[in-house]
Formats: sequence, C-alpha cells, structure tokens
Amino acid sequence: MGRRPCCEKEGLNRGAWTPLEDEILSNYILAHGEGRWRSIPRESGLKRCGKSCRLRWLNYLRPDIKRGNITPEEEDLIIRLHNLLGNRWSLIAGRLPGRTDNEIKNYWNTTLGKKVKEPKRSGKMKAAVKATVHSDVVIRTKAMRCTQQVVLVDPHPEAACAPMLGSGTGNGREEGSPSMASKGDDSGKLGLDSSMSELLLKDMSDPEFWKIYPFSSEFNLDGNGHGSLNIDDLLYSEEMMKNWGNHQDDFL
DNA sequence: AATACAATCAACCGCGTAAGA
DNA sequence: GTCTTACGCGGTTGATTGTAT
Repeated sequence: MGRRPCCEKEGLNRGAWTPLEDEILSNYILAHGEGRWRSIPRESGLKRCGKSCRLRWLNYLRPDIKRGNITPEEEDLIIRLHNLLGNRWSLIAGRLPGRTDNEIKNYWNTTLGKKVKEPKRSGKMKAAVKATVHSDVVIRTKAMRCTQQVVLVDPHPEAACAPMLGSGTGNGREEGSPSMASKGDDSGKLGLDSSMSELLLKDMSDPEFWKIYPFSSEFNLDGNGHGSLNIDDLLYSEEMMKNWGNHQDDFL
C-alpha cells in the first residue's frame, strides 16, 4: 500500500514539453490565472499531470522569468543567502527576481557548490549555541507555507531592504515566500514567521552577531550571548526589528 | 570522426503541510 | 478531531549538449 500517485500515469505525456503544449498551457493560465493545477489538464486538454503543468509554468513559461546567465552580483547574493538559509531554494529564489528555485538549485549543484565550501563552525562556537539557546524551536529542513503566526512590522523607510526583505520588484513569488508573507493591504509591511528562528540560531553562533545586536541587557545575557532566552522573544524583539534593517548586510 | 566523460538543466518523485470536507 | 485532497518544496534522475581524448 504505497502512496497514491498524484495523478493517473496512463495516457499522460512525459518528458520534454513540446511548443504546442507550452502554448496551450500559457494560453490557459493567461486566460484563467494560476492555481487549481489539478484541473488544468482536464480543462485545457493537456495530457500532463497538474504537477507537471505547475512546474513547467513556474520554471519556464512565466512571463517574468529572467533568461540568461547568472550575473556575478546574483552569484554573490546566492552564496550569501545560501550561507544564511541553506538549501531553501524557493526562499533564495524569492530574493532573486526572475530566477526560479530550480534554476538556482541547479546552478548551486553544478557550479557554486564546487566553488563554495560550507564554512565549518568551531566546536567552541557550536557549544556556545548549545549553551545559549533554550527553546522549543524545531529545526526544519523544508520551508513551510506560512498562513498563520505571522507578525507584520513596518520596514525602516531609510533602510535599503532589498534583497533580503523584498525589493518590491514585482516578482510574483515574493508574496508567496514562506518567511516574508505580505497580506491584504499591508503591502508596505513585512511579515516574519517563525522559520526565521532557525536562521537566527545559525547567526547566533557568530560572535559578531552579539556585537550588532546588543540584547545582553534586555535578555539577561552576557556579552557573548551566554545565558538563557526564549528565541521567539529575541526574534520578535524591538531590538531585532530596529537593528535588522540597518545591519542585514552584515549577515548576507 | 568516433567515443568517452563531464556538465547542464528540465522534469520527475515523494514528502510535509494547509485547507476543506 | 480525523481524513482527504491539493499544493509547494527539496532531492534526484535522465536526456541533452559540450569537451577532451
């Protein structure tokens, strides 16, 4: 009794998409909009599973897809975001307008992964993190959709919020980004969800973090962040919100 | 020119999660 | 509260293209 397949395989086309299939899918989505992927094959007449349609649209057919080589600036950003976020390609892609998670993942696996070696944490640093943080945060390996537990904060108008906080480039994926959700009329605001906690955990292992974010007095910590705190208190603290815009570059 | 190997990238797969019944 | 369905994600595969021998 294995997992039920996402769709019936019989009679469906597989492999590379033909120009005709691309045209049918594009026309359908332009007419009816994205979403309801499962019903697209049935209603458009495509012999593809909905999942395949979604992937084709997101990775290839979307009008805002940026073609061409990754620029050095983009490469640098990918490296820094990967350092901060790990293999969360959709989050990284959300900061690179016109680039897809699949493209970035491929680029990393084929090019950057060889160039960049994961910086090793010293045992001392790991121990510091262990001794410092006492929380119920569960480290996830996958990004989550975020529809609840969202905190909206006003961005600092003077801070250059791009790319980490969204540059407002019109990239459709930004508003679906799990960690930076915007809702309704709050277009000028930013959402932070609890997935930021794990990023924070990583950053907290860096002594520089504690120089930039002087939480020591607020949370009863010593200068190296030693003590006991609830990570959510830290994540959503005024100090974090205040400093984030001003110092984000230090962590990218 | 032919073959082998490497690199690239589109597509597939299975899992975790949210939403609705 | 439980079950089902659909979506979105990261990991992996395999076809294609490029390069070396």
